[in-house]
Amino acid sequence: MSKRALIAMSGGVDSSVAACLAAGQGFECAGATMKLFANEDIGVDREKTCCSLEDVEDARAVAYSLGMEYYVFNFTLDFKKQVIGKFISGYQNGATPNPCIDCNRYMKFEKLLSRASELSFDYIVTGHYARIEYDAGQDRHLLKKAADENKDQSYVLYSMTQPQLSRTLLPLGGLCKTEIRQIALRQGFVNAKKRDSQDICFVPGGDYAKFIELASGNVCREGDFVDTGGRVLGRHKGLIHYTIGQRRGLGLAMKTPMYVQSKNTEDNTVTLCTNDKLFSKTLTAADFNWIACEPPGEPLRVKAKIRYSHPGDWAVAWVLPDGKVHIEFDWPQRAIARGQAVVLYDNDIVVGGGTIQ
RNA sequence: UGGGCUGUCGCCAAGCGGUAAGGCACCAGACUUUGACUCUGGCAUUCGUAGGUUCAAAUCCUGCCAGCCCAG
Repeated sequence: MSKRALIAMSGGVDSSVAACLAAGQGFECAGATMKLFANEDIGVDREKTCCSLEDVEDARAVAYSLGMEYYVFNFTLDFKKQVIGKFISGYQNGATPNPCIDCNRYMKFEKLLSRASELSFDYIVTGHYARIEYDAGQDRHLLKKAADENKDQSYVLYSMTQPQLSRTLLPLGGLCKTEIRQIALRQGFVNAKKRDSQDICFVPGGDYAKFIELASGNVCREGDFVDTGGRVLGRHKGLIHYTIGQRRGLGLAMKTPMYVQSKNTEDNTVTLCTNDKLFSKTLTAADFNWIACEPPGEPLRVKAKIRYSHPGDWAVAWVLPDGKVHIEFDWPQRAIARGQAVVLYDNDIVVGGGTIQ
């Protein structure tokens, strides 16, 4: 009897093709879309957002065209608590959270996976560009970069545990985007030409600060822009509007471009500096998840990525007594931001990752 | 009230008789399953104002207005 796989279908091309490929590999498949929020809750009616009604219809159409059963799971409460809530509190605490990482962690690989178990599926399938391989020598499942390094999404999956990895299939890991589009076209999927998603899914317009104000009910407090010497340069719109390294939107005409160096919750100021002052060689990561090995006893030579689009750079990582991980880069990195994830790589293997403090 | 200086895009600022540099800011695209960064493009028919000189003025001259500084 063939194994059963539940496909996480967003309504986009990637997960649709993942469904198609999983079916082609002989799994007994069903599709499922996680309903993560109601459009009314995020202040839009029929925008093109992940998990909107339109996306559900696309996902359903693809699932049916592949002869699959199709489910919609209502995860709105969990999403609100574990993704949106963390996102809001993160910003309010002066950090720069990455909600996509939390969504993968809590929604796809906890909530959805356990729901799949309840429905006696053996695996879940997602449309992520990354690969999972079993290393018999170590008896470990390894998370690896996608073959198409430009589309690689292993960064946002760093929180995955061995049990999760062992029950997850990523059919797109060996393919590139153009191949995905071709498959979708050949299959005649309704979403074959649909635009790639972008922005935070629950903030379709991109104005996340407005979203936070609306959702939290707190209007953010204005404050002073100051330079590194403490001199007041102007007024800011509220801490949540800014992030480390940000240039646009400051509204200050100085001799040279100015960037956000730090956000200070104690006195509600935002410190500005020139670009060259934004670089730093070290960081500490908490809530660290080791995938490729146990927490090492000695310094580890790795390449570390400090944000989704960071190419990664050489660094040494070592575990601190409290389990946190200290990372020292060979060269200073620009705008290391608290709340973002740092992910360690050994070539294309994800060694582990954590949250920058 | 005398004397001096200054008035060019939202901010800073070139220009000094030959038909408005640049930077910052801003706006629009591109890139991007986070926030950012980055990249490309746009952004003063007009130089406080009213006249005058000149083939030609932001650039010279005069009046006026505004701001700053010094003196009293």
